[in-house]
Amino acid sequence: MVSNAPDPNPIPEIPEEIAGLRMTRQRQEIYRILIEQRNHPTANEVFMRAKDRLPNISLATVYNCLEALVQHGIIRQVNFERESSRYCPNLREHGHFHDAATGVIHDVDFKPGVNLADVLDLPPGAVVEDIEITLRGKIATA
Amino acid sequence: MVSNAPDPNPIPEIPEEIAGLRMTRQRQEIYRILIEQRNHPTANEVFMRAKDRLPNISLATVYNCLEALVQHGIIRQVNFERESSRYCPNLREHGHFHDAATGVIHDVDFKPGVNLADVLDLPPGAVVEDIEITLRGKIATA
DNA sequence: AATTAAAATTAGAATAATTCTTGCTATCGG
DNA sequence: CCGATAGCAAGAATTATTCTAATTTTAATT
Repeated sequence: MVSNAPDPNPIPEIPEEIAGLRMTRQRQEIYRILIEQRNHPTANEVFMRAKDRLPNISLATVYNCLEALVQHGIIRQVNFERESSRYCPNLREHGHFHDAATGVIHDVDFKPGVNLADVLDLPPGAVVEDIEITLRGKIATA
Repeated sequence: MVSNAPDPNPIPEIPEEIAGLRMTRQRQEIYRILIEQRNHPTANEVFMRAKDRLPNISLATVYNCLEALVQHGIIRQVNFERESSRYCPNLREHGHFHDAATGVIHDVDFKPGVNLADVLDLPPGAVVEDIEITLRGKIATA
């Protein structure tokens, strides 16, 4: 049975241009792949999915597109240790919890009202431009 | 003029064994290098410094030793984006602030009494085993 | 002190993610 | 339409790291 409830994760129309970046066919598809399935894929995983719709796309192009999207603040690049980079269309400021047992990566929001400077003993004068918070652990199955 | 104040960062004697890890000559030197100059060197930087005292040491050994020290909880491995790993003998739970202008990496402590769960909206049941907090920015020169 | 087994080290080859280079193609402004 | 620019594809190159195989060191034991 198919629900007719609205899709909780609707995929918006992707405009011709985002944040000054020309959205070519390849960039559109790659962006679409990221918002369609938000499981933090690697470049290679994106490449494999992209080939369904763009059989001639090259891995270099996937890297180029991902980089362009990152540079324009349209997606974020996420790193765990020295593993392959992963990509995330969630632009809220957030961290990542990596479940070591399943490999699943969960987005982790900040609790409302939390301010970094309240929590961290930053060096005097520090102006933070970017934060990366990554947690590793497991999910206790009650 | 040479100060005769006590060294603010004295280098302790390095025992034969730490945390069950046999401290071979190479491991000792590598550990000493890290505590002597706490500027978060890469494996290759450690390698270059190590050659002063151990001219025959190989880069593979540096990697092996660093890994052994990390595995035994004697030092920590720190990653920024996809740059080379860096190594840090500070075992307090802390983050890192990377000054983009100078390249200097500052250790960043948590303010006392801060609890992760108060700050982050962790997935239910999450048991955090490891945290990595890295900040990038600059230091405002008043 | 010799003997043996295990662990550590070395040098260099191998790997893997990413970036670079080059030539081609598409797009945009005039 | 035309030239300029940006983007793309394919594969080579790069680089940090890991692996392999051979040798050396260490520790334990005789």
